[in-house]
Amino acid sequence: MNLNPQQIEAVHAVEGPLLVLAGAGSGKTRVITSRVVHLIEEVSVPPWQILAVTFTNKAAGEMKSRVEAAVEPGARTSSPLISTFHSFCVRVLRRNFEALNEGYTRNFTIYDQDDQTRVVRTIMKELDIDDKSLTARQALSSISAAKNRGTSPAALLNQGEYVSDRTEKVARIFKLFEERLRKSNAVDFDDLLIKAVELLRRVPDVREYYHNRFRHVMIDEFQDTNGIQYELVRLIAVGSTKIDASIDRDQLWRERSLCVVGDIDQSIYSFRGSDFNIILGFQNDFAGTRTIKLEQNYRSTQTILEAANKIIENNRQRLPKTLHASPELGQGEKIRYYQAYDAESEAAFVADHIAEHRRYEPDSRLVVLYRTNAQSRLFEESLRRRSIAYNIVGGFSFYERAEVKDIIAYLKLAMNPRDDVAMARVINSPPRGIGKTTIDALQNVQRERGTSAWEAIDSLISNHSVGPRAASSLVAFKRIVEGLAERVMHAQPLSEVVKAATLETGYVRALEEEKSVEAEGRLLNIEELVTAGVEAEEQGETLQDFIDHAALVSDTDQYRADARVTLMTMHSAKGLEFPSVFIVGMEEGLFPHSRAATSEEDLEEERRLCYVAITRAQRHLYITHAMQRRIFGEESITEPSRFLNELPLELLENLSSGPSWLGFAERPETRHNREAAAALRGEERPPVKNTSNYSGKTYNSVESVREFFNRRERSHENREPRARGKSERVSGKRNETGETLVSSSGVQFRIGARVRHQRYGTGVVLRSEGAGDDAKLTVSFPGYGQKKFVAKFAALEKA
DNA sequence: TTTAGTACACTTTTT
DNA sequence: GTGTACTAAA
Repeated sequence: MNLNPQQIEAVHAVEGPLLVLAGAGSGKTRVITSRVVHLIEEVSVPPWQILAVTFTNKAAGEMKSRVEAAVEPGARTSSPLISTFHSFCVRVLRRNFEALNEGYTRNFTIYDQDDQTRVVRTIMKELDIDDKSLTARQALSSISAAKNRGTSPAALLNQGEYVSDRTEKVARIFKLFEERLRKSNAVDFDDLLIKAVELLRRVPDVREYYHNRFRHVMIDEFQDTNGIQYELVRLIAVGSTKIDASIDRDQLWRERSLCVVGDIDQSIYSFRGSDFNIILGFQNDFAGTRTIKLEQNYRSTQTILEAANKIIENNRQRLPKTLHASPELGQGEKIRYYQAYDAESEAAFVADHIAEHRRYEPDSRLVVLYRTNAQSRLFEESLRRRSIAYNIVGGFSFYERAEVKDIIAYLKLAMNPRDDVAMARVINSPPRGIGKTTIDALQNVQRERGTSAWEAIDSLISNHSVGPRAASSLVAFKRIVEGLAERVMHAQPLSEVVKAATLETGYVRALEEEKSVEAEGRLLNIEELVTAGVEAEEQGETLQDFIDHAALVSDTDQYRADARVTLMTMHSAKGLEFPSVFIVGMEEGLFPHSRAATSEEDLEEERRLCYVAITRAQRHLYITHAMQRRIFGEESITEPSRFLNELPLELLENLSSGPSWLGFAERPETRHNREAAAALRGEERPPVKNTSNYSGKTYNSVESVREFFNRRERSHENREPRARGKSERVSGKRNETGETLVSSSGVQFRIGARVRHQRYGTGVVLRSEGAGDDAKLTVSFPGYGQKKFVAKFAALEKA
């Protein structure tokens, strides 16, 4: 492992606070792992004193295996704790939750977003708040934001003199939400952090234990921390939330370190409460911080880095930083740009080029990056059509499947019968004759007595408030759960309990009786869950570990490093690198996303996301967009993303087969070209159905794409000097290629020419009407759409 | 009580 | 285009 001087400095700084500003591809993970190894082998720090925190299980897993591979077996007396913030907090709470005296026990359940939404939905129904004005998800995100700010429901109503109707509703829901969770002995993702911090803050014994144990703390992706996480870090590293003069710094930092690593330009989770001001303030918070910048990039070609640097320069909120390329990687190829007619042909283009790459480099890894998960479908289809295997990250994961969640819910109930969400989930699945009437009755009792649903069952039966059939069903249900709980009590192996949850509940039997294809699939998933249980048992996990794992796995954990072709969102791609990257859907409204384009801050976050996406690429980068795509099943015309305007033209190679935002590609007329050009001019589009690109040898079958390439290569060579000379001596109405020429303020433009406007930036001339003084120009500007100008008066310049 | 069919609302990104 | 929520019928 060869490290550069800055990296070595970061590895060797083993006392005191250390801030590493690590640009994309600067060997950040290598520095952290080397640091851990260095601490253990050179400084003789016992591994158990080391804590490394990441944001994703994926990153934690990667770091674990790298450290394991690097540490000499002799030095491995114990293991460093390498964990995500969330699983670290679960660990803390499972040990000490009772010490907080809030009525929670260490058998608490973790509610994922789906569970939380269910709770909020039932609350809203009870409060008679309709979900038109305020959806459950919206309410939930407001609640989450309030929680992370440390705002209570009451405080929410006391902010200033004016409280909006919406806030008032949220506060009411929030209050009940907290009560419900506590009653259910359940915490959500936010609570995991909040409760852990409270525990450390309020219980000195617990705080001291962690402070004394972890003498060397490292935090990865520090730009993504939120206030609560930062507080947790300080409680562990400093043993206090306040860092003031009363602390003897020399004493504190003796044989102790806190190393945070991050990159403001890669902060893409502020929507979730992360705040890059924390990393900006770190040096102030910790006097004597040593700061190291890693700006040497080892990943990408010059071209790719230039593009990334140019994009991110448009952000105001950042620390100036420029990534330097490694000379040995060279200038590299240009970024390939393609404007597709519609989303289907975009997907076809991507799949064709993936096939092309694989022909020459069968083992090379490729990735398709999109802004929203909904975009994945078309790429899946186009790849499947070409029999190209792919791995998809995101969408619903294994643990989100209904049948898997059902079985887990039984297990959760066995551990924590107060878990109302789990109860509601499985009380009648498989169907056992407990219907709406019974459940309503149950909820009434619950509300009257303020108990959990589990306790309400007993009173319901003794009250004879339900019919005999329902009563016996309820008793049977209770037996099942108690049976599972007993197995846990008698320390039966984890795999046995999981098996019992699939069989004794009647779940498997019900599916088998169904005899449908769908049920078959579900049975397979359940089988897989049982297998997962057996594997977990072999790893020495407890049932609780197994359930926690199911709650804390994320979509990104589906990423398989050995997959040749991967589809995922740009967010999931953070921290990864690929020889070839396709960034797709570069359209206004999609990327930047319409819901993120409201404020300058949001827009800058989108730009950082763009930066993250570009910097994933090692050698080949493709950027595509479509002129029209279906949104909500509705066909709509799109505009090129404003980010395209921020890419230097000389870094791009245009592969588009018609007039594009980049200008005309020199290509013989084809049906597809004509249609594309017509669509771009705003003429009535041809019936979309008939543009089927998939049958026979059409323009985008693999063969003709290669043909297309060959032709392009040839025409490319002798084009550029001629084209330049041509536009210089524009005079007639038409030039040789048949493009119309129009003039504006004495300057002349051809259709497809790039022009600059003071207000709208760079755009492309789409069409012209009239002649002489009355001539009008229509220009498409990324980010603003089509604008019409009277040519004579328009302040347009050649771009 | 269950199920099948239809209307509908919905899409950012995630631990 | 897709998954979910509500209504009507068995």
